[in-house]
Amino acid sequence: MCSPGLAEIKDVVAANKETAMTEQPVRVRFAPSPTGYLHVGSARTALFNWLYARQKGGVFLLRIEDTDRQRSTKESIDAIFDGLRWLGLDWDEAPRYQSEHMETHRKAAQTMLELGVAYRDFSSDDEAETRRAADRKEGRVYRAAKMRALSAAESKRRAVAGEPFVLRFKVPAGGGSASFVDGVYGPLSRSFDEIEDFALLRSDGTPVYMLSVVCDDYEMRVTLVLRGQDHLTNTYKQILIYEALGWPIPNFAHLPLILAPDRSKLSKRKHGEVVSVGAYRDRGLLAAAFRNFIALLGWSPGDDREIMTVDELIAAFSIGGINKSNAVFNFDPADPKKWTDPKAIWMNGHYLSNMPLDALLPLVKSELGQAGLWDDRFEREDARQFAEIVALIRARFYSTKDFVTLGRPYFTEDFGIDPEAARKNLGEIAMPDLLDALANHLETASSFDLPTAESLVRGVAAVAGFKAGVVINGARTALTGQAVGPSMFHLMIALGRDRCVSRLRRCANRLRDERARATA
RNA sequence: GGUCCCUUCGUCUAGUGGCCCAGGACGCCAGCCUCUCACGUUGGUAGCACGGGUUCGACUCCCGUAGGGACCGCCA
Repeated sequence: MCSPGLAEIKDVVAANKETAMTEQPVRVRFAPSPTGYLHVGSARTALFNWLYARQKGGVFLLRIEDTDRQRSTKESIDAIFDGLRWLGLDWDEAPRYQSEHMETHRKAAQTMLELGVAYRDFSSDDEAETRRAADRKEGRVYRAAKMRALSAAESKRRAVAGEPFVLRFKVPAGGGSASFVDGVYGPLSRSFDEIEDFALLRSDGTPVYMLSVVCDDYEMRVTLVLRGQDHLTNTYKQILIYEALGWPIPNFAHLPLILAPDRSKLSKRKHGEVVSVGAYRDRGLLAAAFRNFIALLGWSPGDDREIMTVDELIAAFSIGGINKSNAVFNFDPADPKKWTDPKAIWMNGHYLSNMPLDALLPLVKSELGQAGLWDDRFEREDARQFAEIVALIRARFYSTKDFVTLGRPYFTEDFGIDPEAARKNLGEIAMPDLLDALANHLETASSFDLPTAESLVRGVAAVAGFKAGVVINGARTALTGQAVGPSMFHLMIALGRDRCVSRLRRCANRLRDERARATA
């Protein structure tokens, strides 16, 4: 039960150094800490890791950094899983929960203490605070000189006596630097003098993030750490730990950040739902479109392609194609049409209009279901008509929510008439008669197809002495309650003869009623 | 404050010394199409942060300035 001797540890360290990192299969990880939602920046990090793994035939791992117990609720963790699943980012092994490995991390710290690369800092909070302030003022980095100088025996004696301490990494003194080659930023190095003696273990003995990441990445045999640029300066400290323990150092590549229009880091606190992946799902964005959009934030395939399938993204992805500068997420909270980046909205509309209809229908079904507009006939006897309607209206929609808002009249008889549309298109005094006439002709026509519909409408207009547009626009509003929409003749065919006739008559009667009431 | 990183149209970006008086996309504007609104299409608007070098030649290399960002926690 005794801890291994120093010589033994050194042997292990030396042996570890022999293990080359190169020829191994690619293993990358996404390591979010649960915050209650999946941040778009995190989503992008996950996506890039996933793309890399899939392209290299490697493994994409998930690690939940749940050592902050308060925030790590089940809901919080599920939000991450849900977001990833929605985006189609599947992981290859069971997720690793950081909190379950604290004991291992603590042992690594213990090893560093025994190797003499870590020391116990018995400074009180106040002392440390004062010291840190002074250091900063003089441009020095935190280094508890007195504590560093404590003899091993003295240090141990005080620890055994129960004096609280935080275990710190003993950053090498007397020159030298930590360096690595970043996949995105190139060769980077930092003088040891600029690296503070960071904490490894808290005074309650629990491991600090900096230690846990290294231990977990080591144990998960991660070959490339691809993460946000906010971790760039942490990398030096982590490398120090790898080296101290003699662990093989993975490759690193850091992603530029995603900023808000005010150039600050995107945060839910400051910027609201626009940072949360869940909001995109809830607002009717398509996962494929959103994925495509965030792939282009800070990365480009190197050519002019923008609309890319997942397979194309996988094939085209490269660390070299990642940009160095931060990307600005261009949205305007004051403008509902720009609740998120307009390009994302545009791209979603593009996907909506161009994706295979069969792939869209289930999504529309789901939307209609949630809105209480779904009718089982839509996938039975009326399936064909349903598909035609969706195909007809999707061209002018930007989100799947549009199917239940703007699209409502296409799926139910229970829809209102937009007052503005009525004012614009139904004001003509003869309108009730025109609509009735059209209804009558439609009802008795020997056939019902596109040319027939068009000639009937134009015929009614001509006979009554109106321009065709008057009847066309009036009928559109009568049929859908809206002033805008698809080609009126296509609309009639999609709706079907019976519904056209009844809606036209219903509208005509309503107009007469309104006028009667107005004059009474 | 210290250290480090970044800087091409409003935004996302291509560009790795001559192919660039800078290309694509979104947005915006206009024409076309047209029964409305979209879509589509055609065209337009708009950018190499600034100043010095290096070079026959600089968006591309170097140095400075300015601006932005990250980190500097017993948070992750």
